[in-house]
Amino acid sequence: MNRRKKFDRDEAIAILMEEMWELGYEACTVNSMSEKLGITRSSFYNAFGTKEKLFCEILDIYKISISGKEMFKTNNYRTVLSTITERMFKICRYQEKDMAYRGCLAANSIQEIVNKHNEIEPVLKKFFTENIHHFEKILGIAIKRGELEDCDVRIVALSLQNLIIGLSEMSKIFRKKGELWSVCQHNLRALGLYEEFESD
Amino acid sequence: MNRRKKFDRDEAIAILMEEMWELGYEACTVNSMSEKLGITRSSFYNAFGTKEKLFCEILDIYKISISGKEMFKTNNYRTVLSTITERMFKICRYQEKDMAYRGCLAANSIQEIVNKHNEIEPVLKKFFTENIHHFEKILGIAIKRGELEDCDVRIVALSLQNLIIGLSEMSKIFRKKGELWSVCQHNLRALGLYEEFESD
DNA sequence: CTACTATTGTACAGCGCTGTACAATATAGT
DNA sequence: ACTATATTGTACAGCGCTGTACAATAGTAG
Repeated sequence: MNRRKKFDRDEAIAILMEEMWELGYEACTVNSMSEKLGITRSSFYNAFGTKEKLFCEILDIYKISISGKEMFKTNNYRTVLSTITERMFKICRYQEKDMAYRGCLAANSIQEIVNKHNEIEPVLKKFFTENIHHFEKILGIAIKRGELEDCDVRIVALSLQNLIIGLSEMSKIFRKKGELWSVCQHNLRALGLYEEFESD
Repeated sequence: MNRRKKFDRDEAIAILMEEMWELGYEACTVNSMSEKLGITRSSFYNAFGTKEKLFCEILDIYKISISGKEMFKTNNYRTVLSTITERMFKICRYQEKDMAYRGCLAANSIQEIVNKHNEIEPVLKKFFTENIHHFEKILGIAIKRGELEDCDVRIVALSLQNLIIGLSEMSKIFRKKGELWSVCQHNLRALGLYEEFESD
């Protein structure tokens, strides 16, 4: 019945995620994003509603993508600790290779959104809360398996999140090759979470 | 000869530091800052030159103030580690008490300035670089004194900076009383930097 | 081929910000 | 009191962003 859309919505969101990742929430205006997609603002409003709604969608996609679904995914064929170590290694390698020095999309958003955009602040907080819960879960598994000695998983999970957020910011300032991973490795060892893994 | 200034420049900078700390670099417009001071924009331009120059001044003041001059200041009457621990405790306590959840001014600025404002990016980087050097220095002293076993001070210094930046962001999201310090304490212990201190 | 309908493009009024130019004002020294 | 000079206030033109309203367009079903 109706006219077909000129652009692929999913593809558009992927593009805007990159944009918001690199430029930040505020710098991404409805104007600039529409321009980036080659559509007009009215099409943008029509497709995404508001910038806030778009951000929520982007955060969902982000969760699933780069540091998302497979983040610290555990299975029975390998240890939890080697999974954590490998995943952290990949995060460091990714951030070092990223010539745009974008860090972590969610971490970047903290400064711009918390205490500034009340509508989406809860969404961002939920992102981190869920992350923490996931960390707590796999750390619990590690303890059960005897890989990790008994400890307050909440504190260790928060420490891991703290490490990730810190590294995200650090990657923008200290750009000496390999240093990010050295710091990460040192911290993982200190936290008792380090274990060699088979790199690809 | 000339007319006296209507406002105290130093006092004004202190006010604007608070403002930039709470609202962030971008959100602080020349308009809003002038209004905050009760002066006109022309007076602002006259007094501070540009927003960029002002930021540099603010960062200098910040360095000296809250987490500045006395940050990890060592002396011969107490151990380096207890100094570090106490200072970190104070940072955590300060951030938890801060109802505006502002975190660290310098850490906040990373996201807004790096890759976006080339004129002041070096100033911000210098801030952190100097911090790291200072950490390296006192860690070196700790090793010399036998408080800390021999290690790569650069990596430990970066870890400490990483911890501080992480805590700054975490304080905006996780607001359960005492949790920030628990995480900090756990990390200091893990890094071998924790030592009891006499709290006031 | 016509009519319907959703998408897309254009236009507008309003807002806040910037930087500059110039006039008004206040004060200190003579 | 006058003058010099720096500070302060006013005004302007320009820019980009927002959100909405409405017209143009394109594709599908009958």
